[in-house]
This record gives sequence, structure tokens and C-alpha cells, in this order.
Amino acid sequence: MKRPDDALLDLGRFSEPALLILISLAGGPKHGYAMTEDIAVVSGQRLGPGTLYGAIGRLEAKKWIEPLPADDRRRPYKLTVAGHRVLTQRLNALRAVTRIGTSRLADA
Amino acid sequence: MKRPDDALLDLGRFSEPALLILISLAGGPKHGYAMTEDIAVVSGQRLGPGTLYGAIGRLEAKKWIEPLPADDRRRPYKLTVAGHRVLTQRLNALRAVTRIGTSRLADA
DNA sequence: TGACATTACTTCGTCCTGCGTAGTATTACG
DNA sequence: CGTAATACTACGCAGGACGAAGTAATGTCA
Repeated sequence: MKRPDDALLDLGRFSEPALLILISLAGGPKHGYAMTEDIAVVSGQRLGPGTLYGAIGRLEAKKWIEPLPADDRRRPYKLTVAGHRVLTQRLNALRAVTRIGTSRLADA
Repeated sequence: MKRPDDALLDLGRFSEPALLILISLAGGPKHGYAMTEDIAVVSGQRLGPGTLYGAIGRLEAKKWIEPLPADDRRRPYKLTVAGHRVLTQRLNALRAVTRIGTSRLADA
């Protein structure tokens, strides 16, 4: 992934593949490669295969996403109800924190 | 840390200590323990010492935060200019992504 | 139709970070 | 004066992030 052009954004392990995948699937079912593309558009970062499919596997194990009937080449997934709920909460928490962060920066 | 009461929020390694620390310092210089308290208020999560001081060390190595003259018990830190810039960008990116995520959830 | 790019995923291995535990020392409080 | 809170340090494990390499099918364009 490395984006040497803006090392500024490299907050260590900050890409949070799981969040990006859930957001991607919130826009409708997709298979892995389509998620990569979608996430690249949405977030500007391109997840490598190790990151992507690793995270997908873990999300599936947690039942936050589930596979759809696949034609043999593509493996589409959709959000589960639990995944939808998790994402909602996560986005709320994230909004709260970013709002505070932003206001603190403004004050300074 | 484990918060068995809301396993829902456990998106794997999602706590992002680094972000929380930067936000905490955006509210003014603080030493480690004060950050823990502040972060607990802001985000609802309490970083253990390993997490906190580990992340602090890495942020210092990146020159995103820097130590202030310390009385021997407390080790205060402040944001550097670079740290301020990183946090700004990070918050912007985060807002963009959460906005998209939220609107997708609303559509569905 | 042959060559090359794109799509789509699997496998593997390393490194780093998250996180908890334990321990130490100082200060505050009743 | 004993207990709790403050404020760290040190240690170590587990697991995820990430890249590299490989495979195979499909698309495309001349």
C-alpha cells in the first residue's frame, strides 16, 4: 500500500480495513475485488490482497458479513444485520470523536 | 481493555490509540496518565499502560508529539506542528469516510 | 488467434502494534 | 499509618496489517 507521497497520513496501522469493507458493503453486495475498487474511490487507499481477504475472512467469522451464492470466479458478500448494527455504532462513535478532535484543533 | 458488555464495538484492532492521543493533545499538553483520563471521557475507552505508552513512544519517534520539560514524576507531551498537520488531515479523511458510510446506511 | 492487461483470488511469511500483566515509586487522604 | 490513586516502566504474547508471489480466468485489441 505505501503511499510515499503523503507519509503524513501514515498513522501506523491506521487503514482499518474492516471499517472500509463494512462501509463498502453498506453500498450493496460486492465481491472482494469490487470492494478494493470501491474503497479506493471512497477512501483513497487501495487495500492489497493480504489485507483485504484477511479482513474479509475475519468479518465473515464474526458474522458481520456473509457470502452470497457465487459464480465460481467472484465471491460476493453482503452485510448481515449484525454487521449493519456494528457499522452504525462504529460510525456514530467515530463521528463523536472526530467532532471533538476537530473542535479542539479549531480552538488552538 | 476487553469490554464484554459491548462486543459489538469490537472491530478487532480498532481503538486507534494514536488518533486518540493526538486528539487528546490537541486539547493542550498532557502527560500520559492525564491522556488516559481524557481519552476515557472523549471516547469511552480506557487505554491500558502498554497501549498508551507504546503508542506515545511511536508518536514521539515520528515527531508528531514531543516531550516538555518534566517534573520527575510526570512526563508531559505536546503536539508538534507536524502532529497538528497529521491530525488535521486524518480527521478530514475520517470525516469524509464516515459521511459516506452514514449516507449509505441511510439509503439502505 | 496470439499477446497482454485486467480481473479475482489464494497462500505465505514477516513485522509491528495492541493489549494485558506485573511491578515500582510517589503522592493524597482519612 | 494504611489504603487508594497517581504515574510510569518492563515484558511478552497474539493477532492483524501488509506485501510479494503465484494462479487462473476473462477481456481486448490488433
